[in-house]
Amino acid sequence: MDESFGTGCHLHLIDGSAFIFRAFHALPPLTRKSDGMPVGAVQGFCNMLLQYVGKDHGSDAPTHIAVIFDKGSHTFRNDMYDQYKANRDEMPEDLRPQIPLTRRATEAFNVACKEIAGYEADDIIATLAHQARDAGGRVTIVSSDKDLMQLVGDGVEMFDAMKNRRIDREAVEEKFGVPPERVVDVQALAGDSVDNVPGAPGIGVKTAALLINEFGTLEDLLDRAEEIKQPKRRQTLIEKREQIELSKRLVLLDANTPLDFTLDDLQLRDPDPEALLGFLSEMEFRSLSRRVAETLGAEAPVIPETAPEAADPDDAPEMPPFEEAVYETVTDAGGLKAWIDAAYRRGWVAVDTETTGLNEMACDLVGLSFAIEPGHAAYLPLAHRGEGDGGLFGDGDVTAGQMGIQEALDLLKPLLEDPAVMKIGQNMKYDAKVLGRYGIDIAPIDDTMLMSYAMNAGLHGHGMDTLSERYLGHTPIPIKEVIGTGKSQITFDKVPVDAATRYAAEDADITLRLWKTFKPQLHRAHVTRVYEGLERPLVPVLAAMERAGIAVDRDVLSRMSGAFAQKMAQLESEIHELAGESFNVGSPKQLGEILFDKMGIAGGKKGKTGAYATGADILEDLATEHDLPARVLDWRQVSKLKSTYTDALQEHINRDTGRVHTSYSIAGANTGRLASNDPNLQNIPVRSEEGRRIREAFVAEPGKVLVSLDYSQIELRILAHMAGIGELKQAFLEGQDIHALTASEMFNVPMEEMTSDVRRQAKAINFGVIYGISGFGLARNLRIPRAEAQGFIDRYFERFPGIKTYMDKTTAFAKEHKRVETLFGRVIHTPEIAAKGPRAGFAKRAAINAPIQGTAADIIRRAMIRMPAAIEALPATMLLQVHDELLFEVEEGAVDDLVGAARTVMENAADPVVKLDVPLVVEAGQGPNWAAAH
DNA sequence: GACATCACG
DNA sequence: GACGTACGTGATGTCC
Repeated sequence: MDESFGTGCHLHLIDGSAFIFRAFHALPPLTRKSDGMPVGAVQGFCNMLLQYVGKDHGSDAPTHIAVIFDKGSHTFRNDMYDQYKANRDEMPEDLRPQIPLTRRATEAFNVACKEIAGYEADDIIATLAHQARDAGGRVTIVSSDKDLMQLVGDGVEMFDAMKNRRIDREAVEEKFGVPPERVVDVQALAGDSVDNVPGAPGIGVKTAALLINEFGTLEDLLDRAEEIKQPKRRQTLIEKREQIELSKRLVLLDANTPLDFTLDDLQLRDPDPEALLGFLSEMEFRSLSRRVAETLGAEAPVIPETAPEAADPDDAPEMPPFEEAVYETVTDAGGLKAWIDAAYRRGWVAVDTETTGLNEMACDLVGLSFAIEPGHAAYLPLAHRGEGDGGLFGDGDVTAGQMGIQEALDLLKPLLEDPAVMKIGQNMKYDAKVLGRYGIDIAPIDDTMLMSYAMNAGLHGHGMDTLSERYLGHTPIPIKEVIGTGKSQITFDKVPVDAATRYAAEDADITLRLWKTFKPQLHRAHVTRVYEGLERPLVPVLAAMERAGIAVDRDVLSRMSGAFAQKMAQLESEIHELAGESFNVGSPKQLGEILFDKMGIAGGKKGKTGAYATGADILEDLATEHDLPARVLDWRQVSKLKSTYTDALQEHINRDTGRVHTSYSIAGANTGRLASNDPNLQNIPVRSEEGRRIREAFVAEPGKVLVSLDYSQIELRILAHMAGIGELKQAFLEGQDIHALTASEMFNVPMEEMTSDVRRQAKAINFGVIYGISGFGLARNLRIPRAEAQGFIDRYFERFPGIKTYMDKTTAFAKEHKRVETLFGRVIHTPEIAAKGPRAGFAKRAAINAPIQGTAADIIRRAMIRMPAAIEALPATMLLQVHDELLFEVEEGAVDDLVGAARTVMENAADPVVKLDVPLVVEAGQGPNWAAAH
């Protein structure tokens, strides 16, 4: 048995990562009964390994075996091509905890388990296969990955364990149309959208095989490309030579991976029955344990039956009433360790952080609460203080009976970062940011707020109080009752520990109960993909952006504030002079009375509250005849810029970082858009020259620049795709001016004779369509008679009948299902669609707009989620999102690399889930400040 | 706290 | 035939 590897030996190489990924998607989801831990893929993996235990494979019997895993995501291929595998979606959260379990399973079966940092499993497999073949042995690669097919031949075969099918030379030839030796040549030409290997555009596997068979090898083909008869193909191969050669280097496996073991280390060994059966019973695999016990001649372990799942899946999970809940206060390391151990055993824990304030960037951690079972939760106070007003005499001392904050966090960090334990929270971005400032990178996470958002957007809010009342029938203790309100409000660290425990532990308890309620509903609502692909993975990305913040030049803002104050005072005195009396220009009520009563200007219209309307559109109409409204418009603009921007932004500069940190609400906008608050950095002025100067105060650090990338016309492109408008799609494919084209089609004006005014009108119509156009709205926007506007709309629908069809289909769908969906499956509920009266009009237009706006929101979310991996190696940081724009701060020398990488991610963000008929185009700008970058 | 106004996509 | 109306947000100031 201890001879070294050679003739007569048979090595089985199992592609572990690929197997578990396929098993996860192919097998029905299975969870461990006792605690709900997902284990379906682990079971499939163990079933596969079982064949290697004590069985006689005859002449095919393996003598050596190893399971090969990927290690880390960055490999030498990323150094060659930064976009390699950049399109990969995040690993599903239910698969993540199964990866370490798979490694443990391999060890339990006493099978060698190998991985090498910087190399893919495929490279290790290639290296071992070559070594085994050269030593005269046989090799079976357990995988169906086409990237491994280049290794087949000369005693190397593949085996598709899911389909129970051998893959030999003939099977490879059948798939690729060339023998295994030439597979890389075909792959280099055809490219691969999954791994993001570019290949030659327009050439697929069929054409590639044809070319390789004609010319012999890829190198001969490229050298003799001039001989290709088809002109387009010839041109592609000549022009894209470098890209094709890069593709070949990407797909070619490295058979010289440095290994820290030899083939002899992979000899097949019998498992230790105790270790293997112990693992299987821990996983609660009953039939598998029986079969293994039988094979090994051991006693089958007894796995206790736990309570079966509720018979009716619609039944709410059983939970004890809140009145019977038990909330503990954890005061020492022993108590905390008990909770940590319980969390490990369970595989999940609900967590909530309590802090001194709502600003995650400028507050201190006061305590943490935990829940593992409904009705049983704990609060861990860490920084509660005694009396002391926090003012002149400073804060009181930290009171006795609390663990040291550092000691507690040191104990908690491994748990909060353990990939096998799910951390459950309500608005986890908050907790992640706070804990991040204390050096804890909490993962993996589930978020009940985001679960509700994925299922219930449009129906109600997603705050904890709303959800608790709605889904648990329980009103949580109001925070006001704990910290008070108004002037006498205290910070949470001044709250007595017993009151804090009741409040904080209840929050964790509620969060856990909500999770138990929502988790099984996600699947039934068909939003698991949305939740796992578009909501949850955004949490760490946004947390990082918010923590990064953006530098704002206080002096620039301060100078502008001063100038604005002067201008306001000047305008104010002019206005008072014109009015003949002094009044508050900022009061629409007083202004209306001056304009329409005192001065007797015609056109005063009172709104529903009985006050005159004095909005900008009305004042603009008056401004043609009168000076006063014109001055008021100027005053309002300056006043807005000063109070909302130049004054307020200075208040938001963080003391510690010197930067401004916004906070994004993920579940704020019903359509899937983000919203920015405290401060809102998504509405910094840009449309007026005067306002745009405020963007000059948003600056890059010395040595760096700001880079802005924004999607061009993304909503119109989505409309062209969704409504299937051939002319519009064609125009986008050809890169034409879409508003000019619309104008040309509608008004029969040739493109060469287009005037800016006609184009402007067409642009307004295009936007109107996205908003659920109405004659009234368009008339008001263009300031034309309503009949004329209606005429435009009629002509538009005549010219693009597909748009009308799309709008009718969307409203019909909304009426039938009380919801609409984006291309990525995001659900937006439209309960108002059934309303009568004016509200029906609102609901209808919202229903038309939501799939378009929402799809655009989904696309940029996907780009943001993929961005960190794509720019990992660059000295660049993603700072802000403004709906169709991403703003980065990057070292001067790396601008081109960043633009290239970020643009690729953004333009391909819909792939591979949605294949758009129109290209997504991203425009880039850069400069020392945001005004220059935009 | 409601309302009007106005900044953005 | 009348009703009312562009879609989605957040911050500020006034006024009750």
